Amino acid sequence: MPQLSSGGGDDLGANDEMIAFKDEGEQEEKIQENAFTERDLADLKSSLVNESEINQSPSAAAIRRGQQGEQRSFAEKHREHLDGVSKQQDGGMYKTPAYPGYPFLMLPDPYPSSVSTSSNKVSVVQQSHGMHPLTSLLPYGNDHFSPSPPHLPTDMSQKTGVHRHQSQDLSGYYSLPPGGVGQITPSMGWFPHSLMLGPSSMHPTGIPHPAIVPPTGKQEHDQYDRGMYVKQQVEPKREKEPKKPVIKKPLNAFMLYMKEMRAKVIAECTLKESAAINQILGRRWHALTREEQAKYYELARKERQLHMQLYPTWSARDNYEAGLSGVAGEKNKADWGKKKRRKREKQQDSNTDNSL
DNA sequence: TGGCCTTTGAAGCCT
DNA sequence: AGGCTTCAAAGGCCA
Repeated sequence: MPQLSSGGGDDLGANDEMIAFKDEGEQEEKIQENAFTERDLADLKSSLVNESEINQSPSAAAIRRGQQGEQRSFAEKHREHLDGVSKQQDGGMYKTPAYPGYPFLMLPDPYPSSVSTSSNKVSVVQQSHGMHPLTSLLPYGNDHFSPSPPHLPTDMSQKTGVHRHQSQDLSGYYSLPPGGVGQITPSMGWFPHSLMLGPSSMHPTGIPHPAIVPPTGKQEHDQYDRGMYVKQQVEPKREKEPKKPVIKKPLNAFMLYMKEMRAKVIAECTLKESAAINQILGRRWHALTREEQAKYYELARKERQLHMQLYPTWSARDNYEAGLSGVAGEKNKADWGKKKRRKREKQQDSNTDNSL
């Protein structure tokens, strides 16, 4: 989001991303669907089935792209709208937070089933995930969830190199004031183990953070449990070059939402394929109210801020050209080149499909 | 075994 | 500046 990275506007821009869904006729049907119904799931399932059938035709990809195009244009509208509204809302939300005490107070809230589902299935799945994704931010002190932490200027993150330092405030971020932890209700089955882990789970900075990823290529389910952001690269085969830990990108609002809701969707529809799940989650994301989405935008903003404080020198670029999880090296660069080429080719193919 | 799929959003790259 | 590309998570599927 431009406003997120354009000096000073960031944080506020995040919540400004909320959509006036009612402007979108398509969205109307979704508005009241906070509790995603089985009907929707069935619908999605059938649509997925249809899609798979369609996929057998050459135009399948084009159709899918068309659907994506719809969503893209919606997102763009969304952004446009928000650009217009942002100045209005700028700060307004924080001055009068829609969810005071958030995220702690929001926890019991919109997705109770995601937290305390009685279904065995759900609990198993959630255990596999380890914890509630939003817990990644739990290490924040409560004040850090206040709309505009007095000690943490919201524009701080925007001025890289100016304010991006590990200040003493960080201790405030990660220390666990008894009161703060105490406010976390026992109902939080996803309570972060990282908060209870010893230093072994700490990031080299001594600060646990959820964006640190484990060594395996695919992220382990309990990565957030470990409170680790850094991929440690301990593959035995490749011990020639001591790889520096890979710092993953902070999760955006939608990713945070996905992490939270995935288990619920899986439990509801018994689908397991992430591609299908993500389609559902994409729809549900659009069906969320502004307030609900705002939570995740705010969380994402906090994530980014925290990430920047933890890794002042990190850039998304680190994981960009390296291609393979940020591991630098000629081979990986070559792989990245191939990958890039493949994608371009694929897109060209799709373009030709469309033109036919 | 590793890439693909699929989603949205953030950020970097490129023109 | 604006458009395009990559990456972030996830796990089944397929070559």
